[in-house]
Amino acid sequence: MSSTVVKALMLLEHFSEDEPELGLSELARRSGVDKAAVHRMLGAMAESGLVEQQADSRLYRLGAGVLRLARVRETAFPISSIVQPILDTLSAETGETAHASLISGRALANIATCESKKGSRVSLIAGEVLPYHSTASGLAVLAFGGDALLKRVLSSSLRAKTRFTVTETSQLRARVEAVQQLGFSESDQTNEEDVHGIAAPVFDRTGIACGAVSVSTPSHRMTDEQRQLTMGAVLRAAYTITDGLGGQRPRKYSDLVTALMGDA
Amino acid sequence: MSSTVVKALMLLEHFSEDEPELGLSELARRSGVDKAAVHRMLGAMAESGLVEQQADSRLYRLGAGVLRLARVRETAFPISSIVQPILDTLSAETGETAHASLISGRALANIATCESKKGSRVSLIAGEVLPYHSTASGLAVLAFGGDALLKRVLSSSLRAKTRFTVTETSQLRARVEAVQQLGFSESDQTNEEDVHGIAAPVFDRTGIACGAVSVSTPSHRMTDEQRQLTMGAVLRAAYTITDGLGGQRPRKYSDLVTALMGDA
DNA sequence: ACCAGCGTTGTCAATATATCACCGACAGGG
DNA sequence: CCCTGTCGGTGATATATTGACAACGCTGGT
Repeated sequence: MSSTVVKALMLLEHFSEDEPELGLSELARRSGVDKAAVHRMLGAMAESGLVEQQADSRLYRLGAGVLRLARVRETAFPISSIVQPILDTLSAETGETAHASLISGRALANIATCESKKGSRVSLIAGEVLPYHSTASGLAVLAFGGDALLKRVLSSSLRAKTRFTVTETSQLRARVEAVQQLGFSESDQTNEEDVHGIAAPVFDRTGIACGAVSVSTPSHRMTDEQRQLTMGAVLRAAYTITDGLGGQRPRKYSDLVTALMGDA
Repeated sequence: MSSTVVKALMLLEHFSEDEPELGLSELARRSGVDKAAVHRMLGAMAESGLVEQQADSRLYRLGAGVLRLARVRETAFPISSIVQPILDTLSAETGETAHASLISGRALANIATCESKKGSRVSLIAGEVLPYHSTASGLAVLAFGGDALLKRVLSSSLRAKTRFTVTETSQLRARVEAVQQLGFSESDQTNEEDVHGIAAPVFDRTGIACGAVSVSTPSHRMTDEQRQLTMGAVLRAAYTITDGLGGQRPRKYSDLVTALMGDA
């Protein structure tokens, strides 16, 4: 529950594309951990190369070690390189921003994106963490990720990201059940203002959802026609990725979506 | 010295391209840590997405979190994408395998490679950890990485990787001083049998070496001519990368190598 | 049935940790 | 110039987390 290792690793969550370098006090404030503790944890992670400290500014940032680890993982399990071309196709088909995410601890990790070519588009922060309860991708995974995952998320606290975010356990359960009926998920402005998401689950070889593919559209641009188009494309992309990863769909899911996928 | 965080993160070192999935007992054996402790550490890292456990085989592997972190870092500081094309050129010029590495905690982390096109070539394990004392890249960084780094490494234990590895502190110091005189480093079979390395340091904007570029050649193929060619190409590549990263060479180094670089 | 190995859980003493206050340094304002 | 507010970093101590050992249930092979 409260091991120092998770506390240390939680610090890494605060580094983002927008703020890639953070000071000691800043990190302590955001994480709510004592400065001294943060200092020790950062020191430990620096020893392992997970973070590094700028010699002059004394700011901390993610270290070269994360690049190394990613290379090891990507060489052994080339997910990104499999997913990327499919996302490119998906984005081209729908004209909107597409992204894929995988289960990563207590949330989803965005691991690949393809931004829309349009001037007005949904722009994702690279490496963003996607909560289960407030994103279309999260709902898709929740619906097909097994009872253990669902129970864990339902019993956690659901933070409101916008005024549309579902924060009631019962409501979330209802939404998940709806997704289980439909075979894909849809969410409008529940994670970010003016962003509409449609997502479908990706399965591992045990038939459990391990991630999701999603298309994010500016809410005002989401017509019924676009919705129809996006839904089919997302389902097909998810289908292709599942196969590419050697995953296996549960029968009930296959039966659900084959009708919706359209001809491709 | 022995914080639990570093112990936990040390476990990650055991995952490699060759063995991307490891069991609990296996990890405990290799790290010399108790099974129960390893179990707890892995659990903690799994919560943060750094590792994930296969549902069926119960094996652990690096998780999607490392991909996310690498994306965040690479988006903010696009090192790999800057380095890769230069390595490609370097490999083409020399006909051998080129790679770049950065300081990552107590060792160097290989962050990009370009393998030789030849049938017989030096093949690097992706994401390998390179010791300072037994690799050409390590020597290059040691020579120009500042006194603090040098002192730390000299006072650590130097493990013999081959029968040619320098394990005596005094010998290592002599080799480092030689590199400081030369401006580049050379090592023959000190890290791996039949592998010859020539490396040059890459500098950050404070004028301290933060990494190295290297060309690895099969020892038997390393003639005087090839040596001359490789040396110039490596120095030029390191020069270009330093500039690309916004780094700054110390004057004494610039004076040293401008003569050696050849015309380019 | 047996054995050997696995992942996992429980216990309890020992140790590394969280918390607090403090330090010197730096920057801006009065 | 001092005063105040930061900053990053450093001890001291009570406490919670950890490490070690043993045992558990389980699986697969013999």
